[in-house]
Amino acid sequence: MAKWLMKSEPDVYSIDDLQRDGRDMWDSIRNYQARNMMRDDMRIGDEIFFYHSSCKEPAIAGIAKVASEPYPDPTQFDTESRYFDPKSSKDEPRWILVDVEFVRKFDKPITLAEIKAHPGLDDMILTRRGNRLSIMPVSQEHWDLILTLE
DNA sequence: GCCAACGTTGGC
DNA sequence: GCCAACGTTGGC
Repeated sequence: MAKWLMKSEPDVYSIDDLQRDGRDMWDSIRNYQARNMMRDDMRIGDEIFFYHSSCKEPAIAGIAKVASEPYPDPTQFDTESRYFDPKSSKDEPRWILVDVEFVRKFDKPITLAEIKAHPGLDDMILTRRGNRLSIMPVSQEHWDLILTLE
């Protein structure tokens, strides 16, 4: 089963929010690469590192899992939403998402600094210079290594 | 708040 | 199809 990493700004939606809600739509993704992964590559049950970005201490905060088949992101049709996309239609929706489900929160987040400091993890997409993908695959090797840092 | 890196848009 | 301009991401 594939492993993933998904970024979220904790001010907007944190691991605690996901724990409270149990599950949530991973909406508002407006990047084609990220969309393609949700649409084409994710399978129900795939595990996800829930990463907190754009905050004081960027870190992997816990684990979630893919909880639905891909389906159209409703925010693209909502004229009130800042994610409304006038070029999308219900017949040919442009933006696709999956639901994610809470699995667990780490007692201590695994920080970006720790990940960067680990020699076995310096080829992760996450630490690659200039990387801005909000959803990315994680190899099984990297997944296992990161869990040893917990 | 700064800025590097990258994606997207649109004129030509 | 090129490329400049612009917008966004996200660490610092």
